[in-house]
Order: sequence, then C-alpha cells, then structure tokens
Amino acid sequence: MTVATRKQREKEEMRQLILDAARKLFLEKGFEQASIRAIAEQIEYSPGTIYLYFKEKDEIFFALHEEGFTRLIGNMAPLQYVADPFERLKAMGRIYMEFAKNNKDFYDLMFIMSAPMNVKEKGDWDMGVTALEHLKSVLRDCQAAGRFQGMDIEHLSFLVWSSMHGMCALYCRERCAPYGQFHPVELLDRSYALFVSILNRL
Amino acid sequence: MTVATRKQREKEEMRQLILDAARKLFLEKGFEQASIRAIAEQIEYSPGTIYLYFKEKDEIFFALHEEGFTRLIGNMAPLQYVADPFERLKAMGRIYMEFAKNNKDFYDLMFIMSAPMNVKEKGDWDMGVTALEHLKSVLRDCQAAGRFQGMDIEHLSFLVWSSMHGMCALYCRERCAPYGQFHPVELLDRSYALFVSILNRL
DNA sequence: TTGGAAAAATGAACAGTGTTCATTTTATTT
DNA sequence: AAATAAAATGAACACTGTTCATTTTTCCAA
Repeated sequence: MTVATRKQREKEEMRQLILDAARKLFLEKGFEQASIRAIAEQIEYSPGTIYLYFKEKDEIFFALHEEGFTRLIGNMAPLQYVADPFERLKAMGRIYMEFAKNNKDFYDLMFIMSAPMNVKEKGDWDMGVTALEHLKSVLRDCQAAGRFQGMDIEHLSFLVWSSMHGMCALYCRERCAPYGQFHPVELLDRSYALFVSILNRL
Repeated sequence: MTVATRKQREKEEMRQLILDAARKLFLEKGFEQASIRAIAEQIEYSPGTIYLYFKEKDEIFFALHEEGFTRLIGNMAPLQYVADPFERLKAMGRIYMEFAKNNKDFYDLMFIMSAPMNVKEKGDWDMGVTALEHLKSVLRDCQAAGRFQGMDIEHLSFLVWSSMHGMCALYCRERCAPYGQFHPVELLDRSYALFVSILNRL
C-alpha cells in the first residue's frame, strides 16, 4: 500500500469522523447547535482542522443531505416486491411520509432547509434525480395499467411529490396549529388516506 | 389628550417604525441581514432600544408574519365577486400561488421559516385560522354544489392546502432543480393546471 | 539516523450575531 | 427648580463561521 493511498483513506476517514459528529449533534440538538466548534470538540480537534476537510459548514450539511437521500431510497427498497403499480405508489407515499415523521431533521435538511442548497457544486443533484425517477417510474407503470390517462408524468410527479411534501413540510415546521383539534400525526395520516382515495379514482 | 394616551400612541408608533425598518431590510437583504443592529441603525436608535418594544427578534418577525397574512387575505378580497364556488376555489389557488411567487420572502416567513413559530404567545393563530376558514368555506360551497361528495372538509382542506404549499415551498427553497428542463415558474403553473383539472373531476 | 521538506493541526483573531443591564439622558410631575 | 419616572444608550457577554500565521507531526532522501 502506497503512502498516497493511505493518506487518501485517512482523509476519507477524517471526513467521515466529522460527518458522524455533525450528524450526532444535528440530530440531538438541531442545526444551530451543531456549530463548527461543537463538532470540533466532539472529535477532539481544533475548529480550524474541519476546514481542511470541508470548504464550509454548508458543505458538511450537504453531505448529510445526501446521506438522507440514501436512507430514504434505502427505505424504498421493499417496493420492488410490490407487484401492482398502484399498490406500489401507495406504499411509496407511506414510506415517504413515515420517513418525514420518523426523521424530522433529516427531512428538513433534505427538502426544506436552505443551508445545503447554498453549496455550489452539488454534484448534479444525483440523489434528488434518482429519488424522483423512482416516483416517475411508478407513475408510468400506473399509466401503463390504465390509470392517470392523458396526464404528463413530469407535472403529475411534481404534483404528487408536492402534495406529499406539503403535508410533511407543514408538519415539520409546526404549521398544523390551525387544525388544533387534530393531532398533527393523525391529520397527516387521514389526509394521506384521502389523497390515496382521490388518486384511486383517476 | 392625556399624557398616558400620547405615550401609548408613541409606543405604538415606535413599534411600527421598527417593523417598517425590519420589513425593509428583510425584503431587501433577507432574514440573516435584517439584524437587530441593522434595524437599529436604519431607524437611528441604539440596538438596546429595540428590546424596549419587542421581547426578542423573533417577535418582530412574528409581527411581519401576521402582516403577511393580512396581505394574503387582502389579495383574496376579489373572490367575493366570483359566484361559482369551483371558480372561486380555482381563483383562490391562483391568488395563493401568485402570492408565493411575488412575495417569496413573505411566503417563506408565513409558512416555512421557524423563527416566528418560536414566539410563545402567538395570539391564537387568528390569522392562520382565518385564512384557513376561507378555504374551508369555499370547499363547503363546492360540496353544496355537488362536488367533493363524501369528503371530510378538515382533511380535504388540509390536503388542498398542502398541495398548494408543497409546490410553493419547493419553489421557494430551490428544490425544483431535479426538473432542470423546466423553468420553476413554468413547472408550477402547469402543475397547478393539472391540479385544477383533477379537482374538477371529483 | 538525521536534516530538511511537506503535510497536518492549531488556536488566536476578525467580523459578525442576539441579548442584557448599569449608566446616562430626557421627560414629567411635584 | 428639584425630584421622580421613563426612555435611550452602548459596552459587555457569550456565541457564530471563517481565516491564517505559527507550531507540530509526518515523510523521505542523504
């Protein structure tokens, strides 16, 4: 093993160490509290060191943002065993919403926060595009099965995604208050059921 | 005029002065740049003075958040002249989306940002509830006209609102990138058209 | 094994943030 | 005019992300 490759591996390990600490602090205490100094203290390095591995703070959170997509896409894996396209679509929505409910902070980072979007070279949106392709693919299968006739997949996918995101985002950012009588989670579940029943008619 | 009432009026004028400065800076340079010091400089007072009129920064932005609702509800006024309930619903959606597109920062403040939600005594969500009642009312009218049969207004209103919010929020927070081929505004408009056509079938 | 170069880590410093509070200034009342 | 009450101040506190001259560590050839 050459020195160069070891160096490269160590560099990658350090990046991972920083990401692990950042994730821990972010999930435990939120974005604000996951400061560079707090991350540095967590891994027992000085603050300046972090800037040898990440250009800026937002880059760390863009990396976690990507990790979130990996998790979400991972959760979607069982979908391949759902034969019926519409059942697959329904399951997909459930998984998406469950992800948002169980990983509020990750969901926020992936779809709401500005921080990761400030990073210039965000790959080519690989993860986002991949996740979206999943949805489009399922919708196309539904269309092949006779549903959603005459609808453009681009617009339909955006609308479906938006509907799901809207519910999840209002939930994550505490905007369900006007529905005081309902528990937010209950509101989400019942509204999703209505959403499915509407899709079922199209 | 007693001294007490003048004092009270002056206090209210000062609050308004602060809010005007805060709004100006917020709309011109964003939330981060609308710092207490910047607001103080704008109105030619010291930073400490602001805390004699607002308990904390978030309280200022909760006030602007309320102002946003007043604006949005104001934009809805012409709806009273739209006789047909479904036409009214369609117009309402258009107004909502146009508001988001033309007042990105206000929309963000009202429906996405965390800042105003951190304020404890947020009235009783008067504004949010009022705006929502508008929507529910229109939906009930649609139901009376034979649409949306058998659907619960609470869930339907949340779903409709979520769908609109989802599109607007993804737009405001730069998440339309995976639809690179489309201009975000175009994507929103066309997806809204699809949304309307779907509602039209229910 | 040692000396010099390259790489890695440091932590003080900079310019900024929201917020507090003893002190000073201004206004009102006696 | 003096005493009291209200309003405004701005320095100070504890933070923030980021930079960079300085120090420490690692590496490799002589």
